[in-house]
Amino acid sequence: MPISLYNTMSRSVEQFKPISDETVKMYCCGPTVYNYAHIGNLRTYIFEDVLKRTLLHAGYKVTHVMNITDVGHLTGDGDDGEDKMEKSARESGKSVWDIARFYTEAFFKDFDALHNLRPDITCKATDHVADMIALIQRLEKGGHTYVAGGNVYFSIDTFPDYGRLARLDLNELRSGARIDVDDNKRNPKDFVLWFTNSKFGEQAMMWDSPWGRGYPGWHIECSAMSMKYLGEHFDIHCGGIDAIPIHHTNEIAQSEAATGHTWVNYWLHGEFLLNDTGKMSKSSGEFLTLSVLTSKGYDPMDYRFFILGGHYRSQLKFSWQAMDTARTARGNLFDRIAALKAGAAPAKSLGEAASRWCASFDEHVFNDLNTPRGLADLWGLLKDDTISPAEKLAAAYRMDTILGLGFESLSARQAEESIVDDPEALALVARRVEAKKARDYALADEIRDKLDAMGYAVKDTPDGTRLMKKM
RNA sequence: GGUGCCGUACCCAAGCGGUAAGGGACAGGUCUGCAAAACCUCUAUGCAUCGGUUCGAUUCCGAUCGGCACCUCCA
Repeated sequence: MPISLYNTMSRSVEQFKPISDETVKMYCCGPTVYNYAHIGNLRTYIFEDVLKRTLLHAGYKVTHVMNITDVGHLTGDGDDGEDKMEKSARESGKSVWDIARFYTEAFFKDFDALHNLRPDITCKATDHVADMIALIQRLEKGGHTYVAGGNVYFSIDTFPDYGRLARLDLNELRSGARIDVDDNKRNPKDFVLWFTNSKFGEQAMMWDSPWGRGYPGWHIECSAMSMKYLGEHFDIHCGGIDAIPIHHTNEIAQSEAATGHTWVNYWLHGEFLLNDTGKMSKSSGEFLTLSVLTSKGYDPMDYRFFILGGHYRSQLKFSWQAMDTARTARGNLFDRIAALKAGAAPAKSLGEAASRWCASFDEHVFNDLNTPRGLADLWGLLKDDTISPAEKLAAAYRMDTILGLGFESLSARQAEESIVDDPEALALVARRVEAKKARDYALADEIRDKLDAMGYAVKDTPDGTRLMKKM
């Protein structure tokens, strides 16, 4: 079954055809590790993970590369802002290297908790400065650069196709450009490849280069590292939608100017997660991380389920109500799966009905990653009375290859419930059990009310009375 | 100013030319001493408004109204 993907370059859904029949080469823009990732950032990694899993499910091998930006991109407007890593280091009193290491670990903790498959290659910008320098030299040789004010710039006028991805109108840009503080630029859209002249003095991270001691520009690392690990022409490059007009536009310019040919075939971009006030941001507003969610009693899979419920190219509005909905639905789903696991082993092969649900699932997800529709197929499968538990389980596992909710490693819901160790509550439960045995239901109900007031819920199940803390 | 997106039931959210997926919530039911949980059933003659194209439009085109994002480190 063919996979169709929306390519930002053509602004249309295209049938995916890899360069090589076997291995799909995919590069994803990774985190800048100067702070925790917020759940909006994490949405994009889930989208990329679904993309990767879909390719794997379709039978491709995938080489997935992701960068870790541990050279601070700058904070301010234009090329003269303060280095983010520097700022973070200064504020916390740690070295920039410590900061980078700390947040890289924190990032992967969240990444793993969300069941994202690790990239095959994770590459740090600071390990590849030599590759960046080599690429800049190549551009220099091709006449695409100029030095001004101590910095090396990329001249977009040497690359006629500049701005195609973002559909920028260059004439428009030139006349309507904002006030540009950098007088060194020949064209306001030119960008820095190598800095030796920082407005903010000595940086902690500096390297020697043919142009003097300094540090790389913001975009060059992705070009240098992706080409190093995936070659000069590869299949997929993805990231957040905000990367289109500047970051990816500049990456394309410098990469294709260097090689003289097409760099990437498919450009995929994930939409933003919004909150009440608009987009989530590290620099303003509420800073929601995965650990904030888990501290409020949500499972990382609640968040993944929530994200899977919206299409990756649509803005999705975060709310606590939406998280509650996701938690309930995911809980119901896990209960069904757990019940199936308790009663049957997954079937070796699928019958017609189960196969039909799987085919429908594949069709929907292969069509530009329509996970909301895929989830509907999963529910349809689970509610289909004509299918045996063993087949349901096998089919659900198949779907989970893409959904990544972790059905195979899941245990029953009881295990997730917090264990009550309050002696007073436990004593009350014991008294209630006695009261029930004596058919004194008035007392039993009274005790239930009392426990309720204490924040506990009592459930009588076939296996006995259970007590749990209310959320 | 430029680029792009959205407005579908109480809420979230698919569908994008052939007569409205799914989840949550609500309600009813089965079960239960009662509850809870679970399971079953039900919930839009309708897809912002007004025109147009079409045998047929939620889906295409135009206008209007109302939201939003990106263009600045940002997923």
